[in-house]
Amino acid sequence: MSAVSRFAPSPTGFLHIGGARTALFSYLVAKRLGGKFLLRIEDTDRERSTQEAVDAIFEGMAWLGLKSDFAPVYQTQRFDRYREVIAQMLAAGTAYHCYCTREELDAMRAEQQARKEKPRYDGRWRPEAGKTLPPIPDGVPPVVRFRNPVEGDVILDDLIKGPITFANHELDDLIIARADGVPTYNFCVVVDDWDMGITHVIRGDDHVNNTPRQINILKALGAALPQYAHVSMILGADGAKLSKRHGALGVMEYRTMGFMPEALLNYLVRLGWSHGDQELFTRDEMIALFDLSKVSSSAARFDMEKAYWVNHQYLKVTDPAVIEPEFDWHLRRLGVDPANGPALQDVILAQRERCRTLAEMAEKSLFLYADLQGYNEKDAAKHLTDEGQRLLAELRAELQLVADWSTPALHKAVNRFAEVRGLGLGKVAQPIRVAVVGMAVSPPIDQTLALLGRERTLARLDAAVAWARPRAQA
RNA sequence: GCUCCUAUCGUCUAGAGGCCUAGGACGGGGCCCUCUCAAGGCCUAAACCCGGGUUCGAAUCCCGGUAGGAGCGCCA
Repeated sequence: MSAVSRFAPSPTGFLHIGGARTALFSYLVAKRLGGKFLLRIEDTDRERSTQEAVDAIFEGMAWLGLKSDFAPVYQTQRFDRYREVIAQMLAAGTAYHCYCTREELDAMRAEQQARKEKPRYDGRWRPEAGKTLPPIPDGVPPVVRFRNPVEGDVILDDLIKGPITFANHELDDLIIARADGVPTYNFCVVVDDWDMGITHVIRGDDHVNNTPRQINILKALGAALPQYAHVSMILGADGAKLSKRHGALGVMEYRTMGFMPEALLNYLVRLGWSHGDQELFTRDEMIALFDLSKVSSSAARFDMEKAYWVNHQYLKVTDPAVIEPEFDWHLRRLGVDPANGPALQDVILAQRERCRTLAEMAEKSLFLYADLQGYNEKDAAKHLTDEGQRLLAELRAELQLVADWSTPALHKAVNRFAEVRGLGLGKVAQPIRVAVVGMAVSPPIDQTLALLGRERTLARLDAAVAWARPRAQA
């Protein structure tokens, strides 16, 4: 039987970082085994599910490149199938009607909690040999409950956490269909996983306690059990649980911050999983090496600094052609036209060493695509001095003579200029930088000028001289 | 309260009883290189939650604490 894994989010919000990691792990497991990966939308909660959330999840998955091998499955489109299985279970006696009202159930829970017991259904409508059930009340639509075994244990042999034993007597008879006939989560999951031939259920470890019930339902149905792997959650940098209220960000926000999707994936895969001392993995390496048994079962914190580092490693070595579309996206986001300046790949090559994110790269490259918005005050005060201004004026005259506006030619010109005057390169490069970039930070000065182009460079030198001269005289 | 899970540098982790004087990476500190910012190179500080066992030997196995977390819905 070939491997099939799934990612099954409920569409109540964007795809967050924890979900992305779970999706990635599922994806890797399937691919590693040469199997299929699929996406299932768990939207049986009509109240909270939204189309916007569904779209946001698709968008996030697409950006990350986690492609589903089949069309996505929506649970709300499978109600007929769920009803069919429920009818079978009712007929087989593995499920039964319960006429308790919500009020009765609330009272039951309250009493149990008062007695410091674990709140659970007491089985008053559960049919037993020789037991007389209460009279069926009028006007109470029944729910359907699963008849959970009372004896024995359920052993969940978790691929990450190892064997976990649950006593059946700890489990109560959960509701599998509401009074209005809509099936509940724990039931839908089971039927779906069964129908879709899911061999690997990989999900957040908040589902561990649901698993024994799901296993019991699967057994009652005579279905084969999938293998389970429960992934621990991701905590915020402060060790607190991530929530919308507290630092939980959608995957697309990481795009805005300037992450490459592959880099985010690489950071995420190392959060909990390791392969010796290796930190960087291509997607193919992840697929070849990923192993659930090497995934840590304890929660991990999200460390932005390390994520940035990983991203930087990617920016430094990835083919500029691959980076280009993302870089383009960031430049446009800052309101500039990427056509109004040097070729993007050349800029990437010049900037990648000094930028941890694409957002940073775009910002630092703005001067190549748009007019300067004034000079950095401190840098101008330091470098656009009387002396600096004179230097710039002289240099401008010499640069005008440079016929071949290339990095090597400019390198020669600027170096000779400094040499002739007996100045260190820094004495010359810094004023130029401030003049053409607006501040004292940029790629090497020859590259910077080459990228900027002859016309813009000369114009900016003129502008800087004009800006500095009256101040020097004053 | 009950059930289940977890516990190595600040962070992510290596570690499957002797290879551990506990390794790597991020981040921190220092030095070198240098036209700026980076990048790079070298060096450095920094951890086995506590207590009992088992064993010739325990970060590793067992038990008990402690501390975190998850679940206990006609939510998913």
